[in-house]
Amino acid sequence: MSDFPDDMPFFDEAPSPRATPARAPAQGGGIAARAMAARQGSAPDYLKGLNEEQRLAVETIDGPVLVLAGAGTGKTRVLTTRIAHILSLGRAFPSQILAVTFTNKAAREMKQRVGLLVGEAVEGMPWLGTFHSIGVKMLRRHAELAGLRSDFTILDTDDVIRLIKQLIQAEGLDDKRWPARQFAMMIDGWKNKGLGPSEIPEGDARAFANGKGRQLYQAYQDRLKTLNACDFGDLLCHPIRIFRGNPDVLKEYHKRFKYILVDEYQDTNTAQYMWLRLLAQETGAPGQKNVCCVGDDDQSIYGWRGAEVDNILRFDKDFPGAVVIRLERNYRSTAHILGAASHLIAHNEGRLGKTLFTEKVEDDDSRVNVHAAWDSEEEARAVGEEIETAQRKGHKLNDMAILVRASFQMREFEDRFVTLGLNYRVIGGPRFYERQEIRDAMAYFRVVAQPADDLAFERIVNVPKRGLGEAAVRQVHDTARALRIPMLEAASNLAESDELKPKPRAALREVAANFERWQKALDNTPHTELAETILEESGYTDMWKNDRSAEAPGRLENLKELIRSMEEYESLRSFLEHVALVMDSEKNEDLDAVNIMTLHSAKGLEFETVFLPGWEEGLFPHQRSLDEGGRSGLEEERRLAYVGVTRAKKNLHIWFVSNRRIHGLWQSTIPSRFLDELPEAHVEVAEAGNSYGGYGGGSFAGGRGGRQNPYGASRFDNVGQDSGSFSNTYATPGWQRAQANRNEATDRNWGSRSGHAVERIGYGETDSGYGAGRGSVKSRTIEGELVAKSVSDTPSPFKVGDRVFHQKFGNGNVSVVDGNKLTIDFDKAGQKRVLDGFVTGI
DNA sequence: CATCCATCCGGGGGG
DNA sequence: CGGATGGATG
Repeated sequence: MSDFPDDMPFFDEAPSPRATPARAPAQGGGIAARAMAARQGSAPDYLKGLNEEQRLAVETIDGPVLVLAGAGTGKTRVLTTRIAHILSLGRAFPSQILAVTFTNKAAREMKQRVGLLVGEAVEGMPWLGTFHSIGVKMLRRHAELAGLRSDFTILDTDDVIRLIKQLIQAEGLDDKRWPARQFAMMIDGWKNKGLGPSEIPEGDARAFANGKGRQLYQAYQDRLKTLNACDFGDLLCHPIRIFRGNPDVLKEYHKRFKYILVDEYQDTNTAQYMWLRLLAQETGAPGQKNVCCVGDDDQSIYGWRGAEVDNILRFDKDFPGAVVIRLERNYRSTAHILGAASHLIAHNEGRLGKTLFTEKVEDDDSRVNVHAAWDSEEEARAVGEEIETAQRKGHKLNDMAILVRASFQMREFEDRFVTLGLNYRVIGGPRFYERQEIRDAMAYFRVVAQPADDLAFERIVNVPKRGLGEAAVRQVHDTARALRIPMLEAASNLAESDELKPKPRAALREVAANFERWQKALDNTPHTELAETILEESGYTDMWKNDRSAEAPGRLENLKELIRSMEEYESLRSFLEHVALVMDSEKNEDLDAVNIMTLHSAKGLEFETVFLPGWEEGLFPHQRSLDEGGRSGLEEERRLAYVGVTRAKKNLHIWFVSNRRIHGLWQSTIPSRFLDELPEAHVEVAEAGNSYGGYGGGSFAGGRGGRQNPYGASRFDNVGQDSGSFSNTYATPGWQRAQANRNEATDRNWGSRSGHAVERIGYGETDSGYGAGRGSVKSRTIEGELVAKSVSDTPSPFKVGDRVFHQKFGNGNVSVVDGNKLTIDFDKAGQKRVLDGFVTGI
């Protein structure tokens, strides 16, 4: 493995400026010309326009460097310019730079931007890609060292679950009691930590399948090997093991990569970290560690996926002598937005510490708007109105985004926008290649390209229906296992034997004959044509044509799209390779539409105007983050809030509602603690407008109950009483109504699962990192507040037939009592289910 | 093999 | 409450 076939020198000869014929320097066409300009003292133009810190980050190319790049500080620009700089100095060939990202999108963008800086030569950067695409590339080279052949297939999560299910059944275990999905997640978790079957903690091993966890994991790995397949985790774990067991192989890579760059370093998991450390031990020459990691600890939001913020926090210990460069000059947002973001994130403890600033301070910039709404419906209505108003003022819908914490929040906005006739797009829905029809089609192609791909075979052997029931498929399966041959071959054998009934036998014979024919056609038919033939002849397209469900036309359209996208690839095989790792649906930029997405998928994006709805305790921060993650869970939620706030360039609107329907029940909610953590100076509390008052503000204007907020003192508690210390915007009637409602909401929101009381943890303690004396959030104490009272063992004070009043729905009669859940026939609103705490007897 | 019903569960989702 | 899933049923 001493030579790398793709080692295509980017330059014709040695990478010295002299080697390339001189071009007109002013045109900025050639790298050589730029390099020459650099030598002559005047900075090459790609460095122009960088600020001091950015330039330092670009030019410090030797030795370990950590670039802490705050939101909107030009991170991608630094990365791409740094690559251009290395190339233009002639310090490395493009093929000697390892540049890793997390997503295909980021990789694509980086390729494109390097291309713009450097010329057409992006193809010369074979090692710019995602962790996984680079992992596959390495693994294909050394597959035999992992017990695989280099044409191994990559299984997606769906395949993995089906495979595990088979193994669980083969083990004689109850697959209901031990769900394959859950075990797949466990394996994923282990692989994120780089742990093989023999390395997993004893406790983990015992936790699943009556202590058979380890054995099952081992069986899974063995099965993958016989299938000549691997899962996503293996794409990194195998290379790690290969590097460790074969120092000569690792050495090849040490010699090869002169520079290593990593994007979004705060999102790396342990396996990625190990992989990186192995490679970064040496770059090019002994003792050289030219590794540059770029990231932002304040934007680490993937802990639940195995990311270790600790990796970035520890960088200078992993690489002694590392240069740490902070990018804090923000080019995206107004001073108000940055002020809000910085103040918010300062409440986190575990961070390296950065403060964003901007130089442009415009007088007419608006402050961050906080809005209260009665319920999520009104929230959607009001946001819709604001969007329409902005649109009338000439703003593009494309420049607006609604960023939600949980995807269920989207529906209400979609409904509203449909009624308004307002265009919207949802970003990050189900991914293209995860759709059923795409996976089915892919399974056909996989079997043709890789006859041993049993999982693919099993998936489509009876799709469309061919009368091959469970029994027939099992027989094929068993024969294949017994003879140690692929299922396709077994099917072909069985079709010739008389072990099956005539009907399945004929069906199998046809399937086997079809695949044989397609395989023969593989090398002498254009692959798109072959793909179409396969889908036609197999009856797959007909299946959807005959399906008169609403989705069928869309599915056919998707299949066409699949074939279209194949055209860009050389062969069926190269297409399959890419589709396993790449393939995402692209948004239609032509349409002017509001963007709706989760906060997670908003990372890296920016919009003129941003709406952040649902800032309520329990939803944001999400209760489960608090329950499972404690303090660090809360901090991750806060980082998520920070990500949301920093997406906005000019206008930011944060919303919270007083009532939200969770799991079908109306629950009263209280404003998110994150609202309290925003600095008053940059926030304005907006009057909620006419719709809010509609519920008779007078009805509870008198401060019902006057209950003390159990979560401790809040800025919101004192509105109207202590006007001196607060901006008078907090004294608006709408705010006070929200306030009154906030005090109403206490112990009965956000039920725990299965009716058990859940202790709220990770809240309060001290208000670390936040300047004392700011008063508003200082005095919280931990109280072990019970979030949810048990649902059914508290008898309800109401009985069937009682006449009651509900703040949202008005008067009604109780028709069913189920613990503290009431079904009420409201005079106006119809039948609803609500918790008894929200109604009063009349 | 298709359809119906019971049951479970509710968070973020790349490669 | 609503959807996704899986077993039972005609």
